[in-house]
Amino acid sequence: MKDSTGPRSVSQSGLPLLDEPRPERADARRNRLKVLEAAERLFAEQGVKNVSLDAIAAAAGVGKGTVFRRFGDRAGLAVALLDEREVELQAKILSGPPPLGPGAPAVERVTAFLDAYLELLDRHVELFMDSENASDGARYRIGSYRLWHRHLAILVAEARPELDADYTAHFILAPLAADLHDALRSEGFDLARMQTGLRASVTRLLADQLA
Amino acid sequence: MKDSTGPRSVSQSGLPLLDEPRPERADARRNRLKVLEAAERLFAEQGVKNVSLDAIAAAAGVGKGTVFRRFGDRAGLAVALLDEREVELQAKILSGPPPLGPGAPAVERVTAFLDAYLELLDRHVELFMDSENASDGARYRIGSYRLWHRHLAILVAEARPELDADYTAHFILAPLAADLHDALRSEGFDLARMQTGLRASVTRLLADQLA
DNA sequence: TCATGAGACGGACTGTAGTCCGCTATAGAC
DNA sequence: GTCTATAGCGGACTACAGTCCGTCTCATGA
Repeated sequence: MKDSTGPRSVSQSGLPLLDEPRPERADARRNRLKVLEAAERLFAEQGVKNVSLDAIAAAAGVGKGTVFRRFGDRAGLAVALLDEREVELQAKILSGPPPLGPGAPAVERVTAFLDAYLELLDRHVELFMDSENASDGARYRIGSYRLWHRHLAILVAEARPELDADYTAHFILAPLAADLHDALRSEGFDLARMQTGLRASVTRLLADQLA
Repeated sequence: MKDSTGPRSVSQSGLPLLDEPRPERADARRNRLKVLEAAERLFAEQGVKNVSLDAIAAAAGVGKGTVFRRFGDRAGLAVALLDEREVELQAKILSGPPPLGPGAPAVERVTAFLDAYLELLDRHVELFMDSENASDGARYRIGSYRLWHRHLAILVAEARPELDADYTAHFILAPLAADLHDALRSEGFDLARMQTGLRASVTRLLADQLA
């Protein structure tokens, strides 16, 4: 496991917040890594929703309070575990090759993002569910959501300036909710069908030409 | 309060399931109404999320077990309280005047539904959040969600047969998640802006002519 | 090396959702 | 009216998330 999540943890955006007031203390770092490792292991062994934070604390050999101070709540821990993968996608968007990265037409960048995100989501649904559902509205407060939102809002404004870009970005993110993905899977939808359906809808929404 | 939710409760669709095996027992009915009344009162007085089921059971003068057997879980209780209002909307859709009811072009029926739903949602966000968030995927299992989905799927198939109607109906319902509505409100969006934004997007998605 | 205080530690504690099961009330048969 | 099978009742119980605060550790500077 990479040591991705910095001190005081909240840098979920992958953008390093400069001037962190104080470097992370050695014991804090040690414990953070122990917890992350224990969580990853237990989640893999028993399934995310079957593992309590008590169990993780015990397996990590730290107190419960430590887990909570570090990660805030269940969602925070899930976010920390997802961080590494999300940061990768964020990097590709910000400076990777088109169509995900800059250079391609807006509509193509949007659909490339949606494809990639759905794939990520599909691989880690359980973790995403934890990260989005823990407390009310958790999903929309997470740093990465804000980042995806900003990215989409810019592209929407470019492709269809007559739309309310800010709202429309939320609109496009809505079908990426982990809950929905999970429900659709258990209704028999597979990843490819969701990708196709989403691409078709969003293309109609943003493209110049109608199908 | 109307005595809307029948015995064994699960008829959230408003469509009376015929041949209920046995009529509701008198004590059961008495308690069901007591719980519903207590819940409505406490929710109004203290806000939905500040009221525990313990408190409701106590206020209703019944045991906790009674509340749970009747309603299953927190979501079930919320659904029961919403049922009455949702049934109204369902009736208007099934047999009311156009554009909500039959007779109007598909696209207009869809946007009329979205407008009406958003208004309902806006009036009862807290209750909707409870009903959608309690257990994983609760939202998608509720009878009314299935009804809205079926309704939209039919209209989508009519307006844009080349789309995957089943998926697209889920896509259109996604931005109606109570969580999102709440998050947008606390970000400063008002109901009108959401209605306008949603109408614009869905119209583009389904209409023949581009804007 | 040691003193010191900021900050981390950990586990007991609280509050809530949801389960379980021995007991009770009810409805229907006679 | 009485009997009885059945559905419903209720509260003690479990498990988990999240809080609190007295104690201990580390980093720093003298």
